[in-house]
Amino acid sequence: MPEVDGASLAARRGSSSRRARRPVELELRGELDIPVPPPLHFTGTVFKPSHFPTSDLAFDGALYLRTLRLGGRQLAYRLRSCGGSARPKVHVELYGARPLSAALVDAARAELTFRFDLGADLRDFERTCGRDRLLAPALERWRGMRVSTGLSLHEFLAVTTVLQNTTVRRSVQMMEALFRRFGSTVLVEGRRLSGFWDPRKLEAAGEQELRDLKLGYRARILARQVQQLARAPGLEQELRLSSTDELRGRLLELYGVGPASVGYIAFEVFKRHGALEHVSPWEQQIFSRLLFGRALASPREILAAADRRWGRWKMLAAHYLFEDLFWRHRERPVAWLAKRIRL
DNA sequence: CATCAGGGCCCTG
DNA sequence: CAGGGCCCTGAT
Repeated sequence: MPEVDGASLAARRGSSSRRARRPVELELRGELDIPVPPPLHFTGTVFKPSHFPTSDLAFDGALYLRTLRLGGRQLAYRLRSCGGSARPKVHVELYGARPLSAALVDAARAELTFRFDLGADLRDFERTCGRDRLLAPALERWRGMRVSTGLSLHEFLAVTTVLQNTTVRRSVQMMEALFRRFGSTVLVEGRRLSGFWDPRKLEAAGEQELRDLKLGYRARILARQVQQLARAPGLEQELRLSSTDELRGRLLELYGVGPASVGYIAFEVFKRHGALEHVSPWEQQIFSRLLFGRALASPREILAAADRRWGRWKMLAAHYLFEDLFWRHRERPVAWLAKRIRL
């Protein structure tokens, strides 16, 4: 079987793509262990079936491999679970084209610890929510699951932007078009993965070039966001230390970020475990089924119920329900869900 | 073939 | 604070 994928096709066509791209081979350059307060559910933490699939990540149950842009370098990493249930650890293998400085390895450790919420102590969550009848089965199956994203704020904003007002299928197309045009391709352990772009490249391109990728009105959003972020270096680090109110306010200042995106970003990027203030229509349908067993409850009802049941952990609790549902769906399709999330 | 809604947000009135 | 418009695509 001849291998046909985006990158090799582009390379073969040569002149028809803007830049023939040969994948850069990355090699193992460093390893580290991150201790995690127990419990840890490794698979539930690293892989989220509710997220749409993109080519910066490979996951097949045994292998978790993804790219990482850090310190101006294009890296990749593989995660494994180790250390047993009493003293869980995440083992990280770091890949790069060239050797890594000790400082870069330290930076990677700090980033991965934060991005996968590996410092979180979940005992209070279990105390608060463990008795909830609705949540208990999901909590039992996924005990130790954390909220996570492998993406930086900047990268995650691209995702929330391509998610807007469209179907998941098209979101995937837009994301891959961005990778092809602005990203890089790396080869790690025989796998071909996309790397995120240098924001300056996107900034230099401007709105029209983004429109050519069929991003529609989202082209303006990405173009303006990248400018705003360029003017605020260090914003992501700063916001990690901000109050959630401050965080919300600052995120809303970004062009194209509204209440729905703020919710996803506050929870997934900044690990605010209680960040559930907004229920979008597709989530409303799912919550209605899960919480009330009927087709449609009002967002107010849903938010009130979540607050009453789960308090300051309400978004993490909702996350357990959603991921549990999507995992079950992945294994054996759930008919009513399939109708709502079809590609 | 035409029409329309899809995992929002901005802007106007 | 409600609602029209926005880009594009696949489903109908």
